[in-house]
Amino acid sequence: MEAVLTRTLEELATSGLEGLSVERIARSAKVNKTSVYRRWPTREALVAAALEGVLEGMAAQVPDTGSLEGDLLGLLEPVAALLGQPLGRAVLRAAMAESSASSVAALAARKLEDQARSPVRAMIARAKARGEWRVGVNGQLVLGALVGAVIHRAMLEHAPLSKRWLRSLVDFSLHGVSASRRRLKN
Amino acid sequence: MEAVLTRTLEELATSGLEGLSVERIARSAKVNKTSVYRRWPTREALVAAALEGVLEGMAAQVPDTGSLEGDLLGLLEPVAALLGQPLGRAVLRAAMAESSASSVAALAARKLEDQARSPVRAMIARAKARGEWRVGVNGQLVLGALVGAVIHRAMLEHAPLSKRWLRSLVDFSLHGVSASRRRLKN
Amino acid sequence: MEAVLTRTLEELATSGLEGLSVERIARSAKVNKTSVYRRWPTREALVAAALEGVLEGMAAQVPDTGSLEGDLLGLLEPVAALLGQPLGRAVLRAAMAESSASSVAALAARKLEDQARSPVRAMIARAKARGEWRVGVNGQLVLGALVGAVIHRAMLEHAPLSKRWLRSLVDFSLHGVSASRRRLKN
Amino acid sequence: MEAVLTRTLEELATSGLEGLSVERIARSAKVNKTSVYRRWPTREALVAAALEGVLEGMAAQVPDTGSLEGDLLGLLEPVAALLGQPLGRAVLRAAMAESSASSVAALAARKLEDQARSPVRAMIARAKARGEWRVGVNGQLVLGALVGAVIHRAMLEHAPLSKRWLRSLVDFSLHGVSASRRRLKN
DNA sequence: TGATAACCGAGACGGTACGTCACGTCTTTAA
DNA sequence: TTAAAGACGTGACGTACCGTCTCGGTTATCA
Repeated sequence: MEAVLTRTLEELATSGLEGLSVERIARSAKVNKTSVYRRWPTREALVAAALEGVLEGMAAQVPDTGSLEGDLLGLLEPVAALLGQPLGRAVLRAAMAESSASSVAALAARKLEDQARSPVRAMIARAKARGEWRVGVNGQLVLGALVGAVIHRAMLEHAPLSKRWLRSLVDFSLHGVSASRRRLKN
Repeated sequence: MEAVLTRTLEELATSGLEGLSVERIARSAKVNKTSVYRRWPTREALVAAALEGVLEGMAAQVPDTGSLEGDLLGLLEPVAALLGQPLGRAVLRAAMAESSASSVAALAARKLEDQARSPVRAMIARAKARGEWRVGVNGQLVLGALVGAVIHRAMLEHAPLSKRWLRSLVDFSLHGVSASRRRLKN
Repeated sequence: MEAVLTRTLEELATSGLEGLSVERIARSAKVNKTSVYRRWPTREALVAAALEGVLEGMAAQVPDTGSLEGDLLGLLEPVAALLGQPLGRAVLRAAMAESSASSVAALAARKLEDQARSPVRAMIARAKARGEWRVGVNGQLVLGALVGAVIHRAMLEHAPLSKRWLRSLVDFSLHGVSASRRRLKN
Repeated sequence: MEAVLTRTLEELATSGLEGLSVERIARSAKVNKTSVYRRWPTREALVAAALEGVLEGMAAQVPDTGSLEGDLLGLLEPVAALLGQPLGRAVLRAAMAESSASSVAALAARKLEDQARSPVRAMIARAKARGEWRVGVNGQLVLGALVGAVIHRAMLEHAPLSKRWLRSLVDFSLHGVSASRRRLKN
């Protein structure tokens, strides 16, 4: 009976949120359409239920590596891994749907961001303690830029999210465009 | 007869790429469905044609303000303005569709990025000449991060893209998280 | 608990035998559907039970008015009154259902006709004794024609079953088309 | 494509008006459900269309046999033949549906009665000319009673509509219950 | 000028999917 | 242990679009 959720995830990965068909899911899960509608009255509810399990296992875990650079890499790698899969991209697309129409947006976005919140706060606090985080820099802004960069590369440039590229990204986020290490050392 | 394209843009803005219906467009443009299909055999072709005009007028123009900070702001403001509108968000969503399925992705992404390429190159060259661009920093990476940050804020955080926020973003991109301004001034 | 039967009669009157829904009846009687099915395994059984009470009270009572004309009028008036109400028409329709499908047909038809049998016999006997009933005329045929005439008028002509019309009908049944009173008096 | 109408008549005969399923008809006529709905937007319209042909061929033809008795027999025989078939009974049931809900009622009833009107008028005129029709007897009343009697026997008594029975019925309608032939012959 | 092509409106068709209602059967829970 | 509650497979409802097709009727172009 809950092969439905499995099939939903597959459809979500292959056809996207809009392309997904309740009728097709029900058929291929050998369950009656009306039974699906009984439990999950809307398409959104169905997708939300299917994602719940997946998102649960994604509890953002920011490792304490001893340096901001390492922490950021550890934070971004799961994100990159997620967007490296069709399902991950489909979830992101769903989360970007016009908000009113989609409670999936709410669910996915909130769930992910909420889970990330406190580990990220802790990470920033550690960085500040080590003097690696310049006073006045907004954490949300930085994280948004980093995640946004990954999204941009994965979904618009269609370029691979290699570890090398992630390192370059983190490096940029630490030092910016203008700041020269040489100058700093002087 | 080409009220069709206008209506297509409106549908795109209100219903998104997937929610848009050829039949509805034809009806509301007082044109026969078959006539629409004759000219634009697929939904993608129709949307692509409708977007062509819009994207044309968006020729990325990076103003030469004399500083990298100003140039970046001038570059991001139109992006922010675009994502501030439903149509702009719809176009972005279309551009993020699973590539194979959608020539709109190709069109929109290529068109926008292509138009931006040379002005951006020029901007970077100017910045390098002024010593504002650290050697070894990848321009594409930086731009991706900036645009990605805007996308993240507009489509996931649903937060306003104020000028103030854009300035913070540019500031972060220039100096990074770790670099201390004080030290730089030494 | 037996608001169910009340509701069934109402549904029967408004929606007819076929249009009546067990689920709706159960819901509006604030009873579980399965409880209804337990007691009355089929729709027919439910309707039959609901009608039982109603039909009981309809015991055909043919008054002894002293004349065949009066007796027939007294017999037809309740029939007309019945077919003047939606419920009565619905019952008649049920009784006319393709017999195999509907035990309601059996119930309603048998019940009504059975109840009528002996009073009608008595009425005919009285009429014969008074010389008002021509030898060789089949009572069942006459009664069928009279009731059939009322049915035809109520359900096909959609014309009112006024007392005046009933009197004309009885008059016709007594004297026929051809028989002239004048001639008789000669 | 119009096997649909054939199948509709069959379904009407076997399942009745309410039991008939558009989906089943479409399937067994090897036509798409939506195509059926396009042409005949409602179940009623479909049934009406299917009946049209049948009813056309039923143009009531009252033969001029030279006597009222013969004419009435000639009129009732087709009616009896119709109600002897499942389809005929189904049509009658449809015509008796609660009028508002069913344009089939309108169609069937009107069509049949309309077709009958003028031949019946002629028949009555002939009978009057021959002195077989008592002055003041309402033709509609008589016809209603005759047809009603047939309906009653076919649909409630479930008794056969033999020629013998029809003759008895006509005989009753001519002379009534009370009129004595003997007296008439005097 | 008169044939020919290109385009359009109109509308039917086979399909897939939608979301809903009711059916009657079946377990699972609670009085 | 009888009843309620509720889940389930099944079938049908009527509707929206999909993309394809054929049929006539205009225009415009070119011979």
